[in-house]
Amino acid sequence: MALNHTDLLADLAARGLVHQSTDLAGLGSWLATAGRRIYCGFDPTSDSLHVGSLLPLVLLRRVAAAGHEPIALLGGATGMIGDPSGRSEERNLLAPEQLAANLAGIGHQIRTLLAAPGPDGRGSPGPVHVVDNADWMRGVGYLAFLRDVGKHVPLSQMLGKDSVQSRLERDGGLSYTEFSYMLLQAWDFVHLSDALDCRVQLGGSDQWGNITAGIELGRRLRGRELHAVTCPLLVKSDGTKMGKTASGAIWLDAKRTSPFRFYQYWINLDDADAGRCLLRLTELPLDEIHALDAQRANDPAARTSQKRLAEELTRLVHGPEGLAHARQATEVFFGAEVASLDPTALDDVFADVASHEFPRTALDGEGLALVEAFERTGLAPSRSAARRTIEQGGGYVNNRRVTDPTRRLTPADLVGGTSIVLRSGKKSYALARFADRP
RNA sequence: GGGGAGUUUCCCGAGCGGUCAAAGGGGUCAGACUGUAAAUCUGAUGGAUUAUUCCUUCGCAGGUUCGAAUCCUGCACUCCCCA
Repeated sequence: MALNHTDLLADLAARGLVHQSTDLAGLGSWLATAGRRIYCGFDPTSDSLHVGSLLPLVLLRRVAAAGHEPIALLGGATGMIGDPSGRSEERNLLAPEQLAANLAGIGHQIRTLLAAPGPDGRGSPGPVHVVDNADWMRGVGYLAFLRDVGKHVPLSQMLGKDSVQSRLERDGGLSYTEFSYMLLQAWDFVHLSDALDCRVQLGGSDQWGNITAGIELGRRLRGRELHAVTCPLLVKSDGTKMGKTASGAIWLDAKRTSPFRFYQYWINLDDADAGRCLLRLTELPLDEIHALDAQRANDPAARTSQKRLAEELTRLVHGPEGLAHARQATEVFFGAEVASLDPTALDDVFADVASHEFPRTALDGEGLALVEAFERTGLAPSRSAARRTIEQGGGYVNNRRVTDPTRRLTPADLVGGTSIVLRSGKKSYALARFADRP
């Protein structure tokens, strides 16, 4: 699929990924040469990225697919400061050890994701750069920075940025430190244009102010023309952020969000959001996405869009093994019988799920009260709550509904000899394990 | 410094001596309907037991009462107005 490198802008536009940009004609002519370098920054605010960062990452993959060279910039230096953009309050400074751990974590994720094969099974077509701005900021002294960079940035311009304005209007204001953030990011852009001849910075729409600060600095300092392309923030049709759930964010790290739960997030996506996600987050060709749109309109019950979306994204983030695991777990959770599973399959499928060890003797005699098992496995916050869900028909043992709140678990309920599968409602599972020795 | 308003169960917000575990809304959790969607409807929503009942909760600490989230005193915090 020899992608034509000139397609990048058209591809982004067709997928609704361009929110604002600098002069399109100038941008287009610079991109007319293959192998151009384009960068996007990532904040090391956590040791894992979450679904919200998927969009810029996929953006960089599109850069590569279009025959250019993506640069992922890790904010090892800027992470010391904190970006005030889009924030309503002053950030807490990260501890240096935390910052180092975060950089290591997201650096690894970014490298993995940029190298992951696309839907055609092929890996990244060209070189991929991952840089850390601490590498060039570390040695820069305060006085030198003020003279070399700060001198060329008018205060009026800095004060005019939305991110600064909105914060000044608030009681908390913002500190000089955060105010200075944009200078660092501006310098990053100029530095990358020096070192790697990178002329375009990508980012979310909230980054416009920071990016244009860099463009301005590049013009004053080097007389160089730099460009910006920002993408719209990915939000759901109800206005909430993509990737946020009642139980927290959906992370890209399998240890924080298992491949199964990641897969399930996309499977459960509203119809209203499915099309936009296919377009913006997947690398499926446009005609295939249009076909999925048509299917969704004609036969929404088939949920082909959500399935495809979940497949594509789970494979991208967790690889073919992660996807296989998620699918297998899905089959069991939303299929009928649990009783036929052997112990190893059980362990594998329910690896994601909360579990609790009971002494085997708990099943002796009268057996173990189901409400207690619900509470101890964390399926219900209290016995009363467990009782309520059972009374209301939301309690299951080995996928069979139980309506008697006084039900007790006995050895007859064991699956695979050691476990009992508990379920609350449609989607919450827990495993009660019964070890031989107490 | 002076004057006023407030602090209620996850959140917002009623309650102003007993009938208050505390209205209503939101959220959350179940159920129905569906498509593991949305919308809608139903139920539940401090804990332990459920037939009853018991325990803990209305900023904090005392007090008055047979009895207080509701009255009094002190303390803490928040907001508004005047200096």
